[in-house]
Amino acid sequence: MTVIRASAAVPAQPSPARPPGGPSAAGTAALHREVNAWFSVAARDLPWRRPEAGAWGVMVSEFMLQQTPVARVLPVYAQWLARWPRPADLAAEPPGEAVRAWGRLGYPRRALRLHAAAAAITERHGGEVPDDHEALLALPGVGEYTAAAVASFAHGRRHAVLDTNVRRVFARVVTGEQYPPTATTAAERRLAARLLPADEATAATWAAATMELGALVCTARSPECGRCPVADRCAWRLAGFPAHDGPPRRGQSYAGTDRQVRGKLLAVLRDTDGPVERAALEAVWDEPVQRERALDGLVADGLVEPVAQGVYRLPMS
DNA sequence: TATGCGTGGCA
DNA sequence: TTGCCAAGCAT
Repeated sequence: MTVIRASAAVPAQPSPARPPGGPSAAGTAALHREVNAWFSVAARDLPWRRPEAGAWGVMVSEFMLQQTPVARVLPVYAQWLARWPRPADLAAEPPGEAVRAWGRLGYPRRALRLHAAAAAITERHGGEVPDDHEALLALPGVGEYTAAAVASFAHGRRHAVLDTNVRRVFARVVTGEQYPPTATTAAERRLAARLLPADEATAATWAAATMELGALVCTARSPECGRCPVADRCAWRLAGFPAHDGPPRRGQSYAGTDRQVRGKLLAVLRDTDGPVERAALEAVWDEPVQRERALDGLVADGLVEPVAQGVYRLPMS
């Protein structure tokens, strides 16, 4: 009896070989062309995309856009750049001023980190935002995504920019799933690297274009495939839009959490010019144990500075 | 790797 | 009304 080996039953590998599920080299090139062409006519005119924004403007926008919608960032961004047009301008002021100017964007530790990043840029890079991915990554508040985004958008460098929009677009168009995994996987990074155009300028446009496609068309809740430049090759659509089958995507609760208490406490500090008495802080939350824990957390994070017994302020140093 | 960290709009 | 979602980072 003859045993047919599996390898004998399959046709010769196409050249070059590729992982299963992804487009061919020709398909990838078409993908680049179609998405980038769409971007050239559909891209929003956002202030940080204009030439006058510069690398600092791009960096400020990236900090503000971490987990925060564009519409809420726009006014704060404009005020920020008008007040602090260069990193050294921000670094020259107390960190508390950054926290105050951050307003209600949320996650105010980002303001602190942006201030610290401005100081590091001023000290270590002569006041110029670095164009090198590694140097960017070493800055406070700059992770893998932000480093790649600044290098790509501000300096035209070739990097895979893998944010939540891009991950969703790739999950649908290439992998055929409604949503990407909860946390970024090695497989996603490999895919992003493989899809990255070889040419630097094309890669930079591709990074912005795939993000924009996810933000405007291939949205989380209601994708508009009729407006999608690659709908005809989308694996998820071709598979009949199979629903997400993994564990439910847990949204973070907010009401009653320490996070909410921290927000209320910091709002008092932000909206007060100068030091604040304990009594003013105690007024925003009745439960004393949680209130104290939240306040201690803010102090530990450097968002609040005790100045005397029972007196607090935004950080001066 | 899972969790904590703000805020507000929308379905 | 409640839950989901919005260009993540640090630990």
